Amino acid sequence: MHVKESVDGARAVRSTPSAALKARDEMTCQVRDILNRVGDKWTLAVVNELGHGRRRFNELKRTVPGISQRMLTVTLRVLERDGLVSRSVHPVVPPRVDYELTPLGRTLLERVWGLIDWVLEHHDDIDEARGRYDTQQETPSGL
Amino acid sequence: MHVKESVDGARAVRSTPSAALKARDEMTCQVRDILNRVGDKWTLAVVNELGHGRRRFNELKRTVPGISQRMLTVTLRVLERDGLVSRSVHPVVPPRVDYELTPLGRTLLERVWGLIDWVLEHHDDIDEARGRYDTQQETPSGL
DNA sequence: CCGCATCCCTTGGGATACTG
DNA sequence: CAGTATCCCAAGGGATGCGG
Repeated sequence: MHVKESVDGARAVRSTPSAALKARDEMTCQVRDILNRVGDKWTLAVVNELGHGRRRFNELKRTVPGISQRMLTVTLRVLERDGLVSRSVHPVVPPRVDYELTPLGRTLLERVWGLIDWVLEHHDDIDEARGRYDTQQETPSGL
Repeated sequence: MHVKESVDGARAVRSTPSAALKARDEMTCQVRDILNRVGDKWTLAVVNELGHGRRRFNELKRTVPGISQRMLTVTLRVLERDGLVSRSVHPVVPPRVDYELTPLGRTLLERVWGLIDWVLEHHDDIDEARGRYDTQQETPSGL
């Protein structure tokens, strides 16, 4: 109920060509806030890995190869704070902590996969474009 | 033709529960590369603004409020290099340069809007989650 | 095993001044 | 108008060591 207006607003803007357009700009701040969450160096990889199922801390540390312990902790904390990941502590002798996507986190995963698909579809195009741009730049006229 | 395998691969991974799962991890590097492009501080706002139509440099500078001249230039260069934005120079007395989303850029815009919609749908949930988390943290047991 | 704290280096990005 | 170049600071993020 509380989100409904926002959603309708979004769809409205998308179809309205004039007035409410700058509403998108207003949103962009909120969106950037979330995008910075999603788009930072590790969130995507962690969310993606957790998309495979429940994982322990060191399991994640292993399956998300390049990540440092610190950044894994930080990333998980943020995700937990945002309600995208749930953390369950088992007070056993060697401490055991499981992380899992929440339902909210899984809806995000869908969108993440949408972006991933886009990247996979168009990564070649981007690579080509970069190649073209770079070769063009290194020969401006007749160097 | 050259992208087809990648796309099929993506869909395959999404439905396959075991072997090719780590392929996602491999992709994640490429994806992060693009996500860093999309997820940086200004790309989203600029792409979104260009989604409204062709824009001049200072037009963008005005309509993307907080952006500095430097970052607008940088962002546009990257987008141009990646083939997401086209740049047309009109060699007139006061120089005029127009920027516009390429078809490729517009396909990205669709995904960006997908994420924006997700954020608008769930931003309240995230805010609530943060509130809950923060109040929980400042009273661990009985401080 | 989990994860917090510290140190420190690298990068992002703002402000400003200058060119075509 | 549309940039480019320089400077400089603040945030991101890796390495390491300590504590529960």
